[in-house]
Order: sequence, then C-alpha cells, then structure tokens
Amino acid sequence: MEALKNYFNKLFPLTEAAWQDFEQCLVKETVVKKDLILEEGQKCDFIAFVGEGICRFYYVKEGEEKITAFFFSGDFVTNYRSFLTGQPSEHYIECMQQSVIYKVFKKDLLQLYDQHQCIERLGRLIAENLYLTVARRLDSFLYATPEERYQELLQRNSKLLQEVPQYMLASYLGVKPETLSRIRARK
Amino acid sequence: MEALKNYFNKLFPLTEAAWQDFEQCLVKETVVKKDLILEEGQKCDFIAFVGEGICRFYYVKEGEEKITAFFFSGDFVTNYRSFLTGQPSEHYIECMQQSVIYKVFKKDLLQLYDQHQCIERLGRLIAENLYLTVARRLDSFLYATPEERYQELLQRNSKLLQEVPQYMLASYLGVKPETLSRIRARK
DNA sequence: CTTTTTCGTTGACTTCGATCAAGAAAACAA
DNA sequence: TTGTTTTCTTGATCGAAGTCAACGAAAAAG
Repeated sequence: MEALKNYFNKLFPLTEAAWQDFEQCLVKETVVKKDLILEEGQKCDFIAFVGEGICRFYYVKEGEEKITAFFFSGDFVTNYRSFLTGQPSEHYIECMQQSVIYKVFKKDLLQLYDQHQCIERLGRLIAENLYLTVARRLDSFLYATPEERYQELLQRNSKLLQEVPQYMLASYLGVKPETLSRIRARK
Repeated sequence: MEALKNYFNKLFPLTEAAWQDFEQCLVKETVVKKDLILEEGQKCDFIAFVGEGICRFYYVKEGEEKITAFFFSGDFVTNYRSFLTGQPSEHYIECMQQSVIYKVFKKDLLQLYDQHQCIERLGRLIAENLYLTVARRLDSFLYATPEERYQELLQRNSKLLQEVPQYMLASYLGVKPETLSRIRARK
C-alpha cells in the first residue's frame, strides 16, 4: 500500500521492519456504494485508510441523518471515539461510492505499539492530527455562522463541493437544505 | 508532584527512570488571579498540569470574549493546537484564581519522547484523551440545543456551576447571558 | 425514450436566540 | 455602614434558521 506508506513517511518514517509488520496487519476491503462499514451499536475495532472512495460519518437523531464528517481517499476512517473507549458507536459510516479501504484492527495495532517505538510515535502523531481536525471543526461551530462556514468551504474549495449532494453539505454545515439553498442565493 | 504522578499511573505507569527525567523538566509556576498564562499571538510552547486553580481558555471575536474551555486542577492546560502546529495562538488563557501550574516545555517533551518509550506512549494517550474531550464538545454543538447543553451540565453537576459566573457559563454554552437566564427560568 | 423518484428552490409563517434597554440583586470597596 | 460596580433578570423587538408546502429540475429506473 504505497499511498499509506507515503502518508506515514510524511508524518514519521517507519523502519523497514516496522513497516513490514504493519503491512502484515492491513486487511484490504472492497466496499460497494451505500455499504455501511460501521453501524450504530457496534464497537469500532478498526482504523481504516481510505484508498479510494468517499465515506460519510453520520448520526441519526429523531429520524434525521446528521453528518459529522466526510472521509476521502488519503484519510483515516474510523469512529475514533468508539475505537479508543470501546463503547458502542452512536454513528454510522457509509461508503458513498465504490471504495477500497485498508483496515488495521485494534488488537493488532496495540501489539504493534508495543513492538515498534516508531509505530507508537505514529500513533501519537495520528491522534494529534485527529485532534486538530475536530478542534478546527469545533471552532467553526463556536465562532462562525452557517453562512461563514459555507464561505470557508467555498474558499478551501474542498472536494465536498463537487462530490457531495447539497442536502448532505447542509447537514454537514449544521443547517437544513432549504437554508443552505437560501444562503447560496444571498451571494 | 504526586497528583501528576497519580494521573500518569492511571493512564500508563512510567518507569522510575522516566519519571525522574520527566520531573526534572517540570517548571512550577504560581500565578495570581487574572494573570494570563498565554496571550493571543504567542506560540504556546508548553503543556501545563493544573495543581490548583481554574483557567479559562477564550477567544476574542469582535470585542467579545468567547470561552472555549475551562481547565480545573487535575487537567492539562495548553493551547494544544498552537503547541502542536507551532502557529501563534488565537486564544488567551487566563487564571481565574490564584493557581499553581507545572509546565513542561515542548523542546523538553520532544526529548523525553525520544528517550523513553513509556513517555511516548503517555503522549499518545494524552493526545487521545484531548481528542475525546473536543469530540464530545463538538457533538454537543452539533446535536444539542443550548437548553440541552445546559441540562447536560446540570446533570454532570460540573464544578463549572459552582465556580464560574453565569455570564461565562453562557459564553461556554454558546449563548448570550440573557438567553441563559431565560433558559434557567424555563425549567 | 418515458416514467418515477430524488433533489433543489421559493414562499408564507413560526420559533428561538440576539439585541437594546431598564432595573433588581449581588459582590466589592470605601 | 454606604456607595459603586458587576452580574443577573425581565420586557419589547428584530432577525436568521426552521417548518410546511408547492413546484420545477435533475437523476435514476424502467
């Protein structure tokens, strides 16, 4: 899995031995459109690297899907909270397109942490990066209006805008589809 | 610093040698009420353990203080984003009471990570915990109304309720003081 | 291609938090 | 104590997002 190796190398290069042990633990999965790779109530016992595809991470409140995050190729997809705490997931993860993902299971990862200090470090760096991601998202809810959040999206011209239907974008921004439509009309 | 050692032991016990090296790097600071331990524009080059006291972590938007977090004795206080990325802080950290904190500086911590695998692991566990903290807070903004957020606070009967003036609570909950007053009146 | 379903827009109206303003209560200082 | 400042409450009004409903456009299914 070259893409993953490159990703790691940018964060912190693994030794050859560590990478080989790590690669042993990767489980490739091909997932078809609309498949759930995690359902509510399940424990999330893996972290997966997205090779290709897009996944959405959502929560159902009062029959309505609230999208918390999207994951694209090159991201790690997991319910990290459930993964860390062992509690059942309150969220679903759905692949929106045919996708290829590479899972590492928790039990394997914990062993790898013990066996290779450089993987332990990678684990720290990944946790730190995931922290930065949620922290930024929290900020945009604490300090910005829905309109400002939409403008931010426009500016960073994220894949979201091309790849994701508008009603899902609305959910991601924390508003109703009608409201996003009106925000766009305001220009 | 016994409290800190206990805290670590619950997460992951350090070896005696690691703890001794770690303790060497702790810098004790006594801070008086209203002192800023971090200002906007500064790089946050430390993580501090709060021995006693309360700190507030806030951002100023259009002349208004928006409180993102509170830190109590037993917590780590830092601008973790600035600490990790090296970017200047957009937030202030103020001690609301006379406080005692124990700083570890980034340059020292990075060395400790290299020297002791158990400290590296502790670093991962702390990053994971900080992740869980923001993620929970993000959830409460994504999925709950201000009223529900206030009810949550009431239930977990946090120190916040006793120790913090209501207008700061309001800011923390993401509403104006008038609104919190009305939420309380609704019961 | 036509039919059916999903998605996006628009209008009328409601709801809830923000804003502005005034006054009461509590905390603090002289 | 008294006086001053800070914090909390209450009322009136405003505004942005939600809700409900209708309709046209686009996409999917046949």
